[in-house]
Amino acid sequence: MFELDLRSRSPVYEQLVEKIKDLIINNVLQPDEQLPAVRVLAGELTINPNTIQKAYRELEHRGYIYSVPGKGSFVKPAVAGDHDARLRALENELSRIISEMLYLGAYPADIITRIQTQLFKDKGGQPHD
Amino acid sequence: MFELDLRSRSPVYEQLVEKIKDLIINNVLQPDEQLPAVRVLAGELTINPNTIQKAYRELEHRGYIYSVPGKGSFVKPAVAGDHDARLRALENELSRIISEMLYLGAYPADIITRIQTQLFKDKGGQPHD
Amino acid sequence: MFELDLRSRSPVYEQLVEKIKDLIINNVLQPDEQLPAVRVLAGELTINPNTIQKAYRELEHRGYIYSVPGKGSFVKPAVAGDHDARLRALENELSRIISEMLYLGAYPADIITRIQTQLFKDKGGQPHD
Amino acid sequence: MFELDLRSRSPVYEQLVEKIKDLIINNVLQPDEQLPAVRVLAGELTINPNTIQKAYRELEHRGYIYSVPGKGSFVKPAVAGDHDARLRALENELSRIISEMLYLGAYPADIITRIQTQLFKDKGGQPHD
DNA sequence: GTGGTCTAGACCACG
DNA sequence: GTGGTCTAGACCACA
Repeated sequence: MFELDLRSRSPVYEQLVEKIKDLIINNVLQPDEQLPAVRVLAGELTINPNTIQKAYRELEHRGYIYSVPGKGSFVKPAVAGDHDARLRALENELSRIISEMLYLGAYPADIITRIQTQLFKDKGGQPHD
Repeated sequence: MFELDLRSRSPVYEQLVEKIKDLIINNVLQPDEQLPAVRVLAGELTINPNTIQKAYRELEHRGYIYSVPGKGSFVKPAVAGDHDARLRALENELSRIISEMLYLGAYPADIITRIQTQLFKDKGGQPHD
Repeated sequence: MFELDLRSRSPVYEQLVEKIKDLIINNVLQPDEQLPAVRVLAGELTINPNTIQKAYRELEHRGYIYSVPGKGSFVKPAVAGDHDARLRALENELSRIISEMLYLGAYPADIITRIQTQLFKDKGGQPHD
Repeated sequence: MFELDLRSRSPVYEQLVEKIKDLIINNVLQPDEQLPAVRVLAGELTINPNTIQKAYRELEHRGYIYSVPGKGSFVKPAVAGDHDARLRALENELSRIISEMLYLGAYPADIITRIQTQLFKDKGGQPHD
């Protein structure tokens, strides 16, 4: 399911947060779908259950999942307007990245093309046959 | 010159790296321009010289500056093709961010507009020589 | 009758206790009125009867209802002086909440206004004896 | 400094969060004041450092403190408008509590008096001579 | 069986 | 010396 880099500078639980967030964002994990149980995922990744739980709790704090004790952890449906602060932060990141790409010699036309492609692809959704 | 947030959870040296990188990217620091001496900058920011050292070492490692022993540190001119790996990483980041913005409910048209504005602005931005 | 949030982290039985207590406090359920039978309520809410049982037991323990074996559960009429400990606890909670509201920047005048409005509204509400 | 109830239903770390929040709200802990080090507090309370850290992290998530790795944890100055959601939640709690106090026989006049007293007291601040 | 809490103890990065 | 991460392992409440 994942590939973790145990030697990375970024903590394992943080990597987990990012990986799972990506799966949610890209609709691999659907709203209200159940995430793997803490112990199960810990077993598969051969890391400590506490580390998984820390990641899940962080995802919950950030509004991407919800956990119900005794039942499991689930993907939280995105609510428009609920992540305004996060959106503003992402806009800043976007600007920073584009500045750096330009500095490193990327062509504006290429950047635009690349982005438009992605916007259309994501627009259509993935009605996974 | 800078404003550091000593309250931030991100390490001071890391903040320094980002700030200086931004100055370079935005051409505030010109190619081959000399960076402030470690001790001078440490004095101005009232932080430990070792922290500055670490930031400079990191910037050198990332290819944004070069050091001449006994003379100082200088901005490394960007060479096309020299940063391909970095560019690919940035493209990935870009994709990730756009996916997340879409997931959080941002409108594709708004994203495109925002990016085009920046591309034009940065293009025409610094006709400084 | 109720709306339970099965996604909430607070246990279902705890939500039940709060909802029923609210109905009693706001006189939707009158003194000595019979509560729905455990199995009936379980059927309506499509949850386990044991969970209803636990909620009823908790409400009895807290002095809001009484159970007659073989007949059912009933709303216990509030007796002045019977809930002194509970009242003191509520006063403490009240103080704590107001302190926090002030700390977070709420205006004292607004707080007073809000409370007076509620006191008058509730005062006129249930002239039931 | 604190009194913890290890036998309480509410988790130790949650009790810690509440106690410390109270100290901050009541200005016993001043803005930017350093909190006891994780290990120190753990020693004093004879509980595990991880439990303290969990409480500190929770307080950070809730916006009451900030932690700087390598330096310590500090009280975060309250910023108006930063806690709007929290304020709304507190208003609801307030209403709920007053409803219950009325149900249990409290006199509206007493409630108002009690609250006004607190509002004036807190207004004056405590210029800890 | 689920998430959650807590402990004991090791190790790391930062300044 | 500080906060932070991670592990191993025990125990609990909920449904």
